[in-house]
Amino acid sequence: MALSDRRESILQIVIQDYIETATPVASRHVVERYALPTSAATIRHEMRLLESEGYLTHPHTSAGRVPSNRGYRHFVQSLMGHAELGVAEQATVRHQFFQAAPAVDEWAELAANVLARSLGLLAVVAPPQPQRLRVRQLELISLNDLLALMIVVVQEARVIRQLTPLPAPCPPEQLDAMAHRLNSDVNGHDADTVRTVPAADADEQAVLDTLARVLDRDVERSGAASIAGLGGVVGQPEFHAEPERSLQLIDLVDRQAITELVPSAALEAGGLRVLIGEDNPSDLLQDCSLVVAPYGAAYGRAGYVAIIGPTRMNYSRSVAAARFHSALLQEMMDTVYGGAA
Amino acid sequence: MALSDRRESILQIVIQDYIETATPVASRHVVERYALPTSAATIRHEMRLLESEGYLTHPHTSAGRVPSNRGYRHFVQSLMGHAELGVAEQATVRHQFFQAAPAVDEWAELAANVLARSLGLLAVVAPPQPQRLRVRQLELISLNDLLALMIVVVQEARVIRQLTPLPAPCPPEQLDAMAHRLNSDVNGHDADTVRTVPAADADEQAVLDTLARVLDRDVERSGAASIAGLGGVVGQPEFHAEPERSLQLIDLVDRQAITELVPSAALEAGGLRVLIGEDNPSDLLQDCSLVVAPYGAAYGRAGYVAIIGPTRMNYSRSVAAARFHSALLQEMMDTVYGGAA
DNA sequence: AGTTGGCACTCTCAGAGGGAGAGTGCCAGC
DNA sequence: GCTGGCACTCTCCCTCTGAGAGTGCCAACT
Repeated sequence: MALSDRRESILQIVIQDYIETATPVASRHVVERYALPTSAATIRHEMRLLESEGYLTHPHTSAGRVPSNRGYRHFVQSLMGHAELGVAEQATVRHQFFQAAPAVDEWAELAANVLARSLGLLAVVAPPQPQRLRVRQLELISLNDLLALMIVVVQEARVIRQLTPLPAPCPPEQLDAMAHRLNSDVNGHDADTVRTVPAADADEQAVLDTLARVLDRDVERSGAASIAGLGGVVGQPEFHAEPERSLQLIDLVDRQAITELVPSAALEAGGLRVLIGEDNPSDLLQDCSLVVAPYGAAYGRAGYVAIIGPTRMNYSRSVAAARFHSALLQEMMDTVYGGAA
Repeated sequence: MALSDRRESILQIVIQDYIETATPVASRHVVERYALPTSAATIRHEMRLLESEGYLTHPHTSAGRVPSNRGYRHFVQSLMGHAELGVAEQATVRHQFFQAAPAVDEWAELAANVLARSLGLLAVVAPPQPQRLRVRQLELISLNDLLALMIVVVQEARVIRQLTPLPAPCPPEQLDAMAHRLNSDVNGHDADTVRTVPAADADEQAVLDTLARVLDRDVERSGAASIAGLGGVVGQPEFHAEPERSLQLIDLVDRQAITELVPSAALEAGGLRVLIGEDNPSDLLQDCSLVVAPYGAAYGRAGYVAIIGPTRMNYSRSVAAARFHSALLQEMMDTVYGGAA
């Protein structure tokens, strides 16, 4: 059912006002603040209709209107338009990334921090996960005759450190020689191929086993997603009223479990998605909204930029920011790894 | 002023009871629960004296007694005794570490998680910081002719990834050759010495510059401290009542700023320390307590295990757990790096 | 038709009042 | 020095009340 123009703009006003003030918006408030050429009674009438169509709700009889999830959805799809980050803000963010660019490990963290700060919401940034890891360089550091620290540099520009016990005593020089020997055998290979490399002795076998295991395990791990903005989001008024909700969210972040709440469905779709309230597969986010923007799908399982906040979040800004950051990260990866992965 | 035996044991009972129940403890409650051979009136009398000496306080006239910070201090110093973790718990923790041991990067995180879970408090675990980093292996990965990914393995068993722009175009084979050449020049050297290595061309100079800078910067960074248990600590009753306090703490954790609140003085002393309330140099922890146990001082600036919670924390368990974990981490580092650093 | 002012109605919110309950402080007696 | 008893104080919770905010609806107007 299509809404009349006036009704649409009233809906838009109510939603924007509510997003800003976090208090139910009254008919009189609307006419006065937005200088509408109609009377409060008319607005009331329209609001009533909007409510009967499910776009607005009523906390109680004598309160103003509050958008329903359906209302938010309509807002995001039809009313909000295509928001972009302001030019000045884009420049600031680009500058920050430009300065941090050399430190590859810090990209995701920086993005999460910048997003969290500028939106006052929870930001989760997960780098893309390579489907398989191929060895580029194997380094063995002798800790003692029976223990070595293995450092594996993989082609996917990641580094892994892992202890390896050595069944037979192996002095440092011998270990160096082994590393040198193995390097040519494992170079460019993934876990499966490493398993087929023949070992000269028990120590080599142990090293190869550990290497294969490590390559597998590291692909498994969902990788270090960065989370920021918990302080901002629990400071939002919706959490003030219900401390248990804050606690749930805090616990989720504390245990790093939110990363699992970003539905993989959203990533496979490929584009930016907004999940409002019940759209969210997880029970724990039933009255939150989630904005997800995937990136870097060319480099394995896609990474993403996610914004999590109350359903009353500023969708326009959140979507613009998520889109900008995902594009920026994509761009940085392309510059650095140049689609060569 | 020394306390009579009876008064001491009453103080001890009040503190332990309050730690457990988080409610002011009444005279009658004490006699009944602990089956004392005296009447409530006598206990009241003693409590009054304990209060006049500053060990207890009174939220209001008709409430039971609550320990003051001075009371807690006395408890920690004289009453608590030397607590150890239970044998079963020690075994469990050791087992967890045994399984995780090969993954060097995860030690601190594991310790923080285990501590947080078992105490229900905030745990911060920071690895020791080497005073200087010496190159062990330099790896250059060509991303394109003008950009390389530098991977530095340092003797202090750490790995750094960093982008390096190349002023003059440099194809992959040439870059490999350069890495090979430079390796013998920089091996075993720290930032200062790296700066004195002569460069063959502009690209080498750029690489050396970046290398030196990176060695310096990484020593600077306080290193990745692991934080866990935020959910548990803000769930404590003292935070329920005052949401602003929770927010402050959440923000501190969110911005990773708590790591700066562990006073370096506590680390230099060398042993385990307990800071109660005002003992804490930071304003933000005025009504929290902090248990710090340093470790790994042999490997640079000491790392530490810290427990943060309300002053009403279980000092006995916290101290035992912090002591055990710091000793365990020390032991693991010694096994692995064998005092060779 | 759509719009408007008016008015009754409903519900929240903040503050006041009051009774129950919990503990202490003190005193007189043992 | 210990104890029972009792008055006193303070919190907590419940209820009540009045003010205020908004709506819903109706009758009148354009």
